[in-house]
Amino acid sequence: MDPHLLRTYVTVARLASFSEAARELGYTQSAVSQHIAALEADLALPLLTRRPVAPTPAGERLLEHAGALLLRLDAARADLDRFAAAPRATLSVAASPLALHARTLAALPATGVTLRALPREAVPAAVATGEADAGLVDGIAAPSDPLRLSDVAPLAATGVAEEPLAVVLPTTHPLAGRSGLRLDDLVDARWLDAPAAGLPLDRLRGAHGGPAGRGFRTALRYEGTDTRTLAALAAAGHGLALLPAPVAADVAGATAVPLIAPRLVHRTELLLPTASRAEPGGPVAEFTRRLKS
Amino acid sequence: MDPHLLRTYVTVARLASFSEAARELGYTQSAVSQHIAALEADLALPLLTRRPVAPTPAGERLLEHAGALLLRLDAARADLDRFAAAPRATLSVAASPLALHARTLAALPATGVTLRALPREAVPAAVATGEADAGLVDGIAAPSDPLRLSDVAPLAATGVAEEPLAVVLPTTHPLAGRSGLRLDDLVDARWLDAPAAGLPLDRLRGAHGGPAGRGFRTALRYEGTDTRTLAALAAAGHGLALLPAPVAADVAGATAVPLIAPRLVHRTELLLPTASRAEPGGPVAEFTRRLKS
DNA sequence: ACTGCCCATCAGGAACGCTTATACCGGGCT
DNA sequence: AGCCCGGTATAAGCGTTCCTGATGGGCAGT
Repeated sequence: MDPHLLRTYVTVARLASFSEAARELGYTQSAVSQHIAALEADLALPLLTRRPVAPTPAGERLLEHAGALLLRLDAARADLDRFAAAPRATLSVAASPLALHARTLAALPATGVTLRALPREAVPAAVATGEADAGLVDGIAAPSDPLRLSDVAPLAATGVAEEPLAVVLPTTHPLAGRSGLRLDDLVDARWLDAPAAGLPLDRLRGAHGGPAGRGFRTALRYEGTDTRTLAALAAAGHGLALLPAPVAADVAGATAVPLIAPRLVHRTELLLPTASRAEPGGPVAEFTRRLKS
Repeated sequence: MDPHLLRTYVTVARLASFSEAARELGYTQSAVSQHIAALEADLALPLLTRRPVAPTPAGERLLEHAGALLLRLDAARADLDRFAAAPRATLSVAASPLALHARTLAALPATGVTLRALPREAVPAAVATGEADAGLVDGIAAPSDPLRLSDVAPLAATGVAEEPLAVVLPTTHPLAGRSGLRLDDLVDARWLDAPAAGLPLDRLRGAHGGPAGRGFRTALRYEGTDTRTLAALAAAGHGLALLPAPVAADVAGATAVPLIAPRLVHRTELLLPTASRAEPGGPVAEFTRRLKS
């Protein structure tokens, strides 16, 4: 299970073609064919069907492993490279959309910043692989509890902000007049499923009083990243949305009601590679200092 | 960063000797020397000091990465091997000591079981690498919240038991008469630090009302795995111990007082490799069924 | 049936990686 | 000081691996 073989395997699986993968990787088609054959021989399992080229069940599993493995390999290399790297004057920050709010934006240096918005789960990977110097992730957690982040590599996470959560309801909704909502009040509600723009609902699962396995019924799935659109959808009655209270309060044509039970908050964390012995006075150290003060 | 190179690197670092590592790996000393040289050239960093052989700071970091990487590689191979493997009649279970209680022990099949007690953090690795067919881990969590496990590989975790927590105090302790204790009552107390026999205290950190960074003051560190000894130490006044209530209640010469705030429980989870399409009627499926019923 | 596309296979040459042999370096002994 | 000894680095040689280029075979569309 040579990483090179894994790399060609994931490329072939992604492109669904040996020849395409060969072009992308700078190999000949023959080499790619041999790579796959070597992997299949090593594991004594068929990994891909040919014509059409698609992963077998075993191949699907290998894809998961290979992805994580290659990511971790990149992370290791990036981490070690930082040891030798010269101090940089610019700062590159990867952030999930809702991690960008007044508190974190105010801490960004005035110049030399590259800000990249990424889906929530891609932020740790970006920091680990060195694509970003620092990361900002948000999520739902119990008060003063750390977020559950996928540990692609050893990253240092520190909390930088916590805000209440609020449910966005159409003003005409029967519960819109409440001063606070319990999740139990909403077990029958339809939710908006917007992993990129909103908050991941599944974190709530099992945390409320009901049976742990109980999922959330979703009315509409929104795959964009725009919170304004999400709020508009909620206002239009396409489903309920869960947002940080400050964000939810700004929504026109809808009412934001704080979530009071279970006791959960919207939390933002700063992610740094543990190897970043952020040189004093450098942009990373400065950013960190301003976030913590 | 070939895994072979990483493997020899960690071996050299562990044995603090090129020659010893060569013997253990079945290479010549020359090959080992070349492996290390290749790694150092690739990363353009010195990884080891010679005479004595010890990792440099960069080398220390590489050790962390390499360990995780090799573990994940083993996990991947084991996972894929399970696809082709023939159904087995025996069941091998890896468990952390406190995960073994009436509820879980009752679910074990009558025959053909190998039970291996491991430190808490080694259980996921054992299941992932196929050393065990299933794992039982325990830990502290909020009620009906999953445990925070290191994700060496995709494992399926399901809760199988939750019990209250109790603090073990000497009968003469001023707080021994209480019917329940809050963690805040105990901020000044001395604790027993027994990661193998007891529960990891650091999970409590930040969860109680006080400042999040605040640690626990420990009086004595016990590195054994025997709960009875831990309890005896607590009874003898060497420090407080935190244990699952049913276990704590059995301690002679000491008093167990339930922990009522923060609301945390002792939770036990079953760990299965996601690839185990546990064939119906097989020992793994049987064990799972009896645990869930 | 023919043709185009794509994957598998084969043979040859370059590159890699291991071993054997030897040089080098530092510490301890006489 | 000189010598030996344990241990690492370097050099040369050789077997294996791995990639390329060429060729064969299967499937689909024309």
